[in-house]
Amino acid sequence: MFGVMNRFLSNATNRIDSKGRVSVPAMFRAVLTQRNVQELYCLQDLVFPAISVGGPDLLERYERQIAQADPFSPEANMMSLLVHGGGVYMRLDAEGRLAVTDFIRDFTGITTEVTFVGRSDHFQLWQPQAFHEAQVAAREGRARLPVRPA
Amino acid sequence: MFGVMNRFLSNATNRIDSKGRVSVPAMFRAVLTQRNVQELYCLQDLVFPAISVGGPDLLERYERQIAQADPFSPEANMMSLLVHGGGVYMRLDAEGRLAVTDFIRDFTGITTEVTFVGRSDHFQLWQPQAFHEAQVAAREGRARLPVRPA
DNA sequence: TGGGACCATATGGGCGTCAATGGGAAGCGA
DNA sequence: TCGCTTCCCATTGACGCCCATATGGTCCCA
Repeated sequence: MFGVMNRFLSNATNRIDSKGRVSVPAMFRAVLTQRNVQELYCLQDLVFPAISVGGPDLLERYERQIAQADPFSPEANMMSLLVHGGGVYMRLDAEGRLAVTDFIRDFTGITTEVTFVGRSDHFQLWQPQAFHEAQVAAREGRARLPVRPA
Repeated sequence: MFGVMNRFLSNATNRIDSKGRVSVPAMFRAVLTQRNVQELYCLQDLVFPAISVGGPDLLERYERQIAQADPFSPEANMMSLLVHGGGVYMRLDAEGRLAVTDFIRDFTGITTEVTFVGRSDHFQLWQPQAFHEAQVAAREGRARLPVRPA
């Protein structure tokens, strides 16, 4: 219906309750519904201390990337280790919440709050302060990146 | 209809009400209507303490830059973190107002008033005093400082 | 040319809906 | 039985939707 709303965008911080649950932002849940995603796949980000969450397409995208690389290269080996060995399936409850497991806490440093960060075709779970610092660093570092004219 | 009305020009300062809303200047709303923009995309300016607001084309311009990089590279990852994770969707209410969220307040320093600044293909939200100072600085020729080397 | 009707914008606030959150109770496996 | 998960329902606070008022300017007409 809306051409742009079908992607994961923006960020929001929600609290973890006493049972270790946290609500996925309604906007993100709407994207999941629209894409008919029912089972979520989680894996560690390759750069940041964040957990990437998406549908089966997220896994497939990483697998294609692995397949493109030399299968005996250290890079492909490490990616496979992270993607296949570090990946976890996850479901949302009836209210659209997910359980914050130790797998997530250990890798991200999340304790009481989760920042949900849109990444277009998937979203990520961050420790709020870590996200803020990564944003500042990315903004300052951008000047050194190769800028290509439009 | 009018050739001049199809871009964002000039600036205006409006008050934030008790519910945290502020009217987008009618002239800017007219441009949005003419461009058939219904959902707004907001992003932190890369140089100034201002929030850039535009239609989907504003987002797509940044995404084209990301698409040119290796999708699994740290550079693309950081760009996506800024553009997808740092951007937010926003809608105007029936009276043409937008909600000034903490996301906007924290980055701009806006408290009680918002200065809307036209930037041709998009417009920006500024803290009035900060905008005034940036204008003075620009007149004194210091506007060249933020320009990044090619 | 001055007064007043008229209009568009900006602003204020009521109210219903929904998302986020909290917690009880039932089901299940160890 | 005990701990953990799943299902269900209650609360509340924010936001969207609606209507009312203020304010300043323009246009018309006497």
